Amino acid sequence: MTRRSGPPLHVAQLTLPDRMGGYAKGDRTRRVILQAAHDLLLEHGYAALTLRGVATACNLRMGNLTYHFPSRESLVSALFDAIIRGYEDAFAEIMADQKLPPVARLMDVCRLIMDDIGTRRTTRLFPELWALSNHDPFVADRMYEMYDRARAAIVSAVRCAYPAAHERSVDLTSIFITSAMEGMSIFAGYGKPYQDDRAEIAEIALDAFLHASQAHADESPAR
Amino acid sequence: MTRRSGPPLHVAQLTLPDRMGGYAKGDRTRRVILQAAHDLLLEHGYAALTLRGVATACNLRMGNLTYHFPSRESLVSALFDAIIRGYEDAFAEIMADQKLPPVARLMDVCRLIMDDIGTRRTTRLFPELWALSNHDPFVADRMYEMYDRARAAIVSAVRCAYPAAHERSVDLTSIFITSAMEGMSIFAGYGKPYQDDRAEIAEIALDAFLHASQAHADESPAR
Amino acid sequence: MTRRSGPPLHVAQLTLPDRMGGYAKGDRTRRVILQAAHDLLLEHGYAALTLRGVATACNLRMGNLTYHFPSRESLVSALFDAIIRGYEDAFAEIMADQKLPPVARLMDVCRLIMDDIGTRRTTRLFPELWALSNHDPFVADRMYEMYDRARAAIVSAVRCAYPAAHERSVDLTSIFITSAMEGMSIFAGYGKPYQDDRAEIAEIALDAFLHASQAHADESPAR
Amino acid sequence: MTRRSGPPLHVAQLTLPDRMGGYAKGDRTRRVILQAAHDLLLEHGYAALTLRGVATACNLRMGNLTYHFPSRESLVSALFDAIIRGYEDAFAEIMADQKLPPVARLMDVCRLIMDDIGTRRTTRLFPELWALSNHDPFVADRMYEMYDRARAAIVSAVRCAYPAAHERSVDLTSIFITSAMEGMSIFAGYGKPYQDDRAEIAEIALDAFLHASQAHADESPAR
DNA sequence: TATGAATGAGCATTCATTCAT
DNA sequence: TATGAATGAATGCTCATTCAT
Repeated sequence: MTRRSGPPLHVAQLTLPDRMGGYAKGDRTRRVILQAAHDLLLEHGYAALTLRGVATACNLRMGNLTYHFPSRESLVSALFDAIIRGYEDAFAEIMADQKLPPVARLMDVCRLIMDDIGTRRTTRLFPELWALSNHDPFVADRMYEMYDRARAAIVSAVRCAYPAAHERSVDLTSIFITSAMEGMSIFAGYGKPYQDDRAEIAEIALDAFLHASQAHADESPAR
Repeated sequence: MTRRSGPPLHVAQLTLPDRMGGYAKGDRTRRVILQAAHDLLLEHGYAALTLRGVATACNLRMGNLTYHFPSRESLVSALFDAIIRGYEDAFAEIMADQKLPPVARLMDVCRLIMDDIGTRRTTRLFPELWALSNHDPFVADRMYEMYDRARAAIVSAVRCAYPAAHERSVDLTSIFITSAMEGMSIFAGYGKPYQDDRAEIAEIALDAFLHASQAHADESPAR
Repeated sequence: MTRRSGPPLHVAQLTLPDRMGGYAKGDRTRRVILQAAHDLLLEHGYAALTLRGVATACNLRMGNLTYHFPSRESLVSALFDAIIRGYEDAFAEIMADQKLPPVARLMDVCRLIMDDIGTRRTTRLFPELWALSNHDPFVADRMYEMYDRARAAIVSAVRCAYPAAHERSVDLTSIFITSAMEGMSIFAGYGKPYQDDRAEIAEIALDAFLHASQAHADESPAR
Repeated sequence: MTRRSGPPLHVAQLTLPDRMGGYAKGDRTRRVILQAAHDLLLEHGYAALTLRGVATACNLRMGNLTYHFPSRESLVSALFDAIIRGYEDAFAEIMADQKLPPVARLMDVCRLIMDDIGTRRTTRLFPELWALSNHDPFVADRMYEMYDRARAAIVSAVRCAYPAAHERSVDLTSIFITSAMEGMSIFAGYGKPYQDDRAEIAEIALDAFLHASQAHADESPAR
């Protein structure tokens, strides 16, 4: 039995906005800076994401860094934008592949996500986002926007599989499924206590997700 | 239909270690300091947890603060200890109540936890712990120790309900259940987009948890 | 050939003023404090001579320390007083021994001093005094008072040996001799590059000192 | 009778390492900072050598100061390096002047040194170095390195004057001579009790030094 | 574009001191 | 006598930012 059929979530690279007419050198420098910031965030957390640290990491002088990103905030928001856009792009790719039957598609999407959760990058990055989103509305907005898009794949698959289900039920079920998967990164993510059991836990989760999806399949419009 | 039967998780207060022979005044001051630090962490995140901020918040001079906590680290670790101890104590209390049949007990425990997750305190506190635990082994150790104790209640209930289940299956299922609940705080926690749907999502989750618990109930010792 | 005939300079112990009617316990505590301060000064220098350090070193609370010495200055000045008094007492002892012929006595005194200079205590203590005396007139006064008393032994011996010498000549010669000996602690003191050659260097010095003492022995009152 | 024939020891200025490619403005600022640190050390001792004090003294903001010297240690070590290098350069200059007969050269070098010892700068600076070198191996290393170079001039002159003397004898004699001169700064240095008699004491010392140098002039290779 | 220089705010920490108990 | 508690000043340092070159 093949675990998954689709392509992997590919979010390893930072996605930068195309800057029409931009100068090649400056763009490259900006990319280098964002990558260094990204690595720093991953490795040592948001608190260690200082301009100095970034400058040192990519062997640039601070003056130059502030030339490209006039303020810390501009760098951070560019970074988060690039990160989140990367995940969004990855999900957009998945959505396109609709050849599979709905249930298989649901399982496929969830497997993709849970695989990604085992990734060093995702395991490290998202808790930072969650923590920040608690205090920074801007981060929160952007993050939930991304989650909505990611969840769209799940909602779509569930709706296709069980057309009779209430919209609200499907929505809440998709929240449950998404929550459950995201929560896994805490215990079975990269370097976490149950990282070696991630595949097995994922199968338990998948089974529970299918059960939850079916639960309201034929429900009457009561409530 | 009553949702829950047991007492609520009571973790609102900071639990301080008994300090034999300690003077009352100093103890009170230390409590005030920790509470202020706690509130600051909740309100503005770990980055805002500065000694100055704490001192200002509780109207104490910094000199006095460093008298009671000689270093920032000592304050932070005392704070985290108090926080985590609080949760541990709360779970210890739940464990004691074993009058209910196992399945009801499992549901009860999960409902308690999911209720707690809707709490401002828990919603704000845990993402900080998750983020920190990615970079600070000390926080990680303490946090997973706490999760192990919390999970013990779930493991125990599942095992009682389905004695034939493999130990490993039960363990992984409890990880799934715990992950799923923790993940809920991101989407349905206090102030989160689906906070008003938390109860409903919790019921979906509960159903899925029971399904997952039963799944391996009668498994043969294969594998 | 015996190097020296007299008793060694005995300045190892801190000499405290007798406190008539003082309470035994408090005196003991004061002694302990001063000893700790003394050791700290020796080991880590004047900059490390903090009340905190002293309190820690003798396992006392700071409150108690400031009870006995209300200010840092009072502790420091008590310490320096005890130290300097110790050296003065030691020299007073030497002076008493006047059975030897003057030249031998001069050599004896110088040998005693140069031996003492090889001591860890003296090697470490005096540079601190010299440095402090540059900026602290109080230390300077007390230190030169001590040096005057110490030099008295040399002056007396030289005068006995060469009664015809001018007072001024003898005085300046004694300054030269004292300077030369004190300077030895920098190069041949305890732990210094030439510490193992101290005895030999001392003999060279002694020879030079005798030469210097004789030089103006029969001078005419010119000048 | 001329006391000395050579040029004076010229160590009044701080010698900074050439910084290739350095910008002029930064170099000037660094020089100003070091000079202020130097003056502060002279005037109030090592304990008063604080970054704030230096910043205030040269009317710079502390931020700028830590831009040029990222840590206190870097400033202090740069300062000591400049100081010691200054003395080394001064001695290197003296060494070059070898037109005089050896004995005159020895006297000349010693006079230069003893003149320098009467200087405010040297009188104040060296006791600080002696005290620090007792607790700071780095300062000790650098200081004795300097003394070795300074002593080389004396050793060379003595050896030229008395070629038959043992190497070791010459070495120890030079240590005695150096010690004696250095010790003079305590009693006859700038602002010291016998500062007005420094020239006379220096003559006494010179006479003794010549005597000491001759003492082992014709020794047989015994030992 | 990129670097050097300068600034000001904020940080944790150390310290001597004062006071109540 | 001795300890606990509290205060205020000072220290070294990090940081984001601004500006001149």
